[in-house]
Amino acid sequence: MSPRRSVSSKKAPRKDSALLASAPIFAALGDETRLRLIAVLCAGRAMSIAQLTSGTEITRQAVTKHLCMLAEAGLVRDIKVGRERLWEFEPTQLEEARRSLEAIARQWDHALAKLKMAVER
Amino acid sequence: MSPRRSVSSKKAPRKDSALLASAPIFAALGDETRLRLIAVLCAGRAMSIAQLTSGTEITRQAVTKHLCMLAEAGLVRDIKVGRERLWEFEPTQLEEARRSLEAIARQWDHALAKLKMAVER
DNA sequence: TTAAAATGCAACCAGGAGGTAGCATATGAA
DNA sequence: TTCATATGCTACCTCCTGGTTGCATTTTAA
Repeated sequence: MSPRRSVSSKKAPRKDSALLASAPIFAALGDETRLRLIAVLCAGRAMSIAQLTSGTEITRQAVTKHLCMLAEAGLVRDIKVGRERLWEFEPTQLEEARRSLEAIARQWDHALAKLKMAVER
Repeated sequence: MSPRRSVSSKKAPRKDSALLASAPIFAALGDETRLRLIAVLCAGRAMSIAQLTSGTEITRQAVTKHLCMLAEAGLVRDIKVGRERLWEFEPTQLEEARRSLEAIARQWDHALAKLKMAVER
C-alpha cells in the first residue's frame, strides 16, 4: 500500500463531537409523523395525546411512541395535568441541529473558497 | 365528545409539504457514521470508497450502504473514474433541511410573540 | 358511586437498518 | 499477461422502528 494519506490521518477536529451528538436529533426529525407533531406543537399550544392523535390515521399508542422518541431527543417535553399529559415543543435541541447544519455549510463554503483560490493563482 | 377543535380542523398550511419532504434528509443525517462521511466529504475533495473506509471501524460494504443512503437523500453524488468510484458532497438538499429547521424556529418564535402580546394586553 | 375519558403497559408483528462474510468482476500497473 | 486493487453483488444476521391489539389504571363528571 502506498503511503497515501488516509481519511483519519488528518486528525478529526474536536468540533466533530458536537456534530455527531446531533445525530439523535436528526434521527428524531427523520420521520413524517414526527415532523407533523413538531409542526403542530411549535404552533405554541401544549396538547394532549388524544388531541394530537385526532386528525391522524394512526393509533394513540403509535403517537405516544413518537412523542417519547421526540422527548428522548429533547425536542418536546411533557407536563402531567390531571388525567391528561400535555406535550409542548422544546426549542433548545432544534437550535443545536441548526448549528450543526450551519457548521457543515460553512465548512463546505470554506472548501469551495480554497479551491477557487487555488485555481485562480 | 365536545365540539372542541381537533388538530386537523385548522387546515394544515401548504408549506407543510415542504417540511414533510425533508424527512428523508433528516433520516439520512440521523446516523453518526453518515454524519462523519458528510463531515469528511464537505471538506471538499471527492473520495473513493476505499479512502472513506480507511480510518473507520466498519467494513467497506457498510460504508457503501451508507453512501447509497446519503445519495438517495441527495446529500452526496458519485462519479466513476476508472476503477474507482469517487463521492462528493452535494449541498442542495442540506440547504433544504436548513430551511425546514428555520421554518419551524420561525413558527415557534411567532407563537411566542403572539402569546406575549395576549398576556400584556 | 359509577360510567366515560385519557392514558399506561405489554405482547406481538413485518419490515428495514446496520453490519458481516464470501465471491465475482473490472481495471490499473508491473 | 498477470496480479493486486477497487468495487459490485448476494446472502445472512440481529436489532430497532413503526405499527397494531388488548387490557389495566387513573381521573373527571354526572
